[in-house]
Amino acid sequence: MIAATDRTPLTRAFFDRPVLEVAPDLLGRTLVRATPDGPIELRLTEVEAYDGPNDPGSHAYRGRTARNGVMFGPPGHVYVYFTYGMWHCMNLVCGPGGRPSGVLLRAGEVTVGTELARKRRLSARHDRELAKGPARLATALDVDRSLDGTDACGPEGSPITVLGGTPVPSGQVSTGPRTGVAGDGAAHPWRFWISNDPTVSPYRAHTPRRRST
DNA sequence: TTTCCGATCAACT
DNA sequence: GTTGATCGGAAAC
Repeated sequence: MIAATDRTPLTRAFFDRPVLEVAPDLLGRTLVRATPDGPIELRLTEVEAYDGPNDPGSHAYRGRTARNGVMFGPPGHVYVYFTYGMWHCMNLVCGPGGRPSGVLLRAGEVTVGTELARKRRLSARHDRELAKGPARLATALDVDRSLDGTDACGPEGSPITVLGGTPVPSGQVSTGPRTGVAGDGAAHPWRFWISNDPTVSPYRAHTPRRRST
């Protein structure tokens, strides 16, 4: 049987928990992006946890900077960063108690506003590739640094909101090493995805870039 | 002030 | 499986 979709925004308390609890609990939730042309909605299918002070892979590991300041603020807000000179990636800040941790949104299934997402993702050959990967997800939803710090706890109609959606039973959640994280940070199985979901991005181990001679 | 390289994607072979 | 694109944060000098 299929559980009903909950359209109540997730509360601040939802995010004010250890990131390893929040991350798998975000799978199956509904992310709503209000654009000037209309809403785009996404069912979250893949996420990664980043646990600030303990985690060499986290942007917050070396302390607060102008870029990562939002991670040190209240939970339930959006942290957006720019990477590889051309892409944006989107995180949801978690708690508890101001601990600078966050969940990277890696992939999702576009359920509403598919046409709007396609316009921003012209190279996608299938709809399941619209948000298959963190930078693709941000591109499809028209997310950039101007949304850094946005409150994602509603009300609906705000630029970004996360609704209750349809939580995924733990039996349908897979875990594994994080993608593209170097060194000790790769050891933890802090990547979570919905088992056998076609919108989950392929795993790639971290590959050091070769120096030009 | 300079250098290095990244929580990536897409287009190649 | 490999490589180029292209910018900015932060460590190294």
